[in-house]
Amino acid sequence: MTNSLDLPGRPEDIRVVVAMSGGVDSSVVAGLLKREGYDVVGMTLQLYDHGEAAHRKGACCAGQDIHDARRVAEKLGIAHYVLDYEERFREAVIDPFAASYAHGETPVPCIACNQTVKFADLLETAKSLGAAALATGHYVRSELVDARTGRRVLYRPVDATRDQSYFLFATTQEQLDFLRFPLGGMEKSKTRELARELNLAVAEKSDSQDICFVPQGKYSDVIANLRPDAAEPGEIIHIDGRVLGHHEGIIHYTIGQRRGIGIATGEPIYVVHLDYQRRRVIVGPREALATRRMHLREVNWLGDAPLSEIGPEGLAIHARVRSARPPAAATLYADETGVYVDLATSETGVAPGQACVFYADDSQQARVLGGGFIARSEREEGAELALARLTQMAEPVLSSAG
RNA sequence: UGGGGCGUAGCCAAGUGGUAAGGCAGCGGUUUUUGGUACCGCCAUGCGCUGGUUCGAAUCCAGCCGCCCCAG
Repeated sequence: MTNSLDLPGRPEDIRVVVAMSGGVDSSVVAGLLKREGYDVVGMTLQLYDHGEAAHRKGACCAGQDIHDARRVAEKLGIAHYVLDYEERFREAVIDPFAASYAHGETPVPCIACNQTVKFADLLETAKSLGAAALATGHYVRSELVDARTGRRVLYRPVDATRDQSYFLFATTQEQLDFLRFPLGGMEKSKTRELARELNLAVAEKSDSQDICFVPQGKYSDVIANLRPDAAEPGEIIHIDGRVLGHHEGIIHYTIGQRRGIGIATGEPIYVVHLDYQRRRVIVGPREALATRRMHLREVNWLGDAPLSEIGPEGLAIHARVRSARPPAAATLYADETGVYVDLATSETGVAPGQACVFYADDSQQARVLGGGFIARSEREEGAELALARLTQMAEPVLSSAG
């Protein structure tokens, strides 16, 4: 006999930890599981200081949100703990975030947070409390495929508009087997409805967005404090070699960015590359951004057969290089040179540090096959050659290079 | 101080008598549980300056100022 969490036994005898951020989603998860009779323990992580960021709408894991989580737990009559993970969060998420930008990459802190603080540290804490599972409010779905081993498979959620699978690609098989995502089969509107039904004070609370630990979306301030070296000025160079101007630090730029460059050439120009060693921002036309092949690192594979069994012809998949876009046709290769993905149609704004997530097909509830972090994005031949020339030469040409 | 050309927003630029296009940049917003993109909106009561002609002038005329080119 199994229950809604695919666990043997009666809910009353099963302890489950719910990661409560103080938002609607995780609050409803706690409420639902409690209603089903589980021995629910709510846990809220305090991840950063109680300063400005804590009071703004859309934040989580600090100040008001912790207070909200506590009130929900009280309302539901469940045990609730607030864990001080500030130091761990800084070391595992914020510092690497700054380091990544300092190296000209564009990190996804939400993925790092899930990978480390939530699905490693919090998960261990849950286990040590005797929990049989850790439930979260993520919109992603997992299904038990082998009752004997407890092996689960990851899918996109029912509500495609809330799909968070992009941020969860790095979840290991072991973590996946212990995790539960009760909202994966639910529309967001249903979640809010349930929140009202459960009389939760957070029912109408706005969704979180932007980077939680960055106040006002000014992430460059945060990085500049941690990595002053990354806030040093440098040159803005056109991919054809011309020096067009100067910038106040590469941390203000990401590949594919158009606004904020401040240079009028008559045509729109985009950031096409960041040369952190020379502190150069290389810009060019939109065409120079077109990317077909991405070389990946730290690949997490969630498929059935091992990655190494993919033949030289590659594996047909669908891939995502950003969270809010439908997965696009692609081919996955894994050989002695590493793991790389070829997109059927080129994408722009593909930055190192971002994630490339694999899906089995393009259906709304496709299986998630894992993914990897983008180490390098290959451009069309002309742009590749121009970039190679620029990043190899000692000094840029001062006037027009044609 | 011979000849020619040009001066319109931060940049480029259309407009040669009828009441200031467009692009880029900038600003604001929408979208978005990463960054970015995309999309929408705003952005010259004024056309180097001063007069004049005209019902009406960025457009025509005069003078002045400033830049560029050619020639000396």
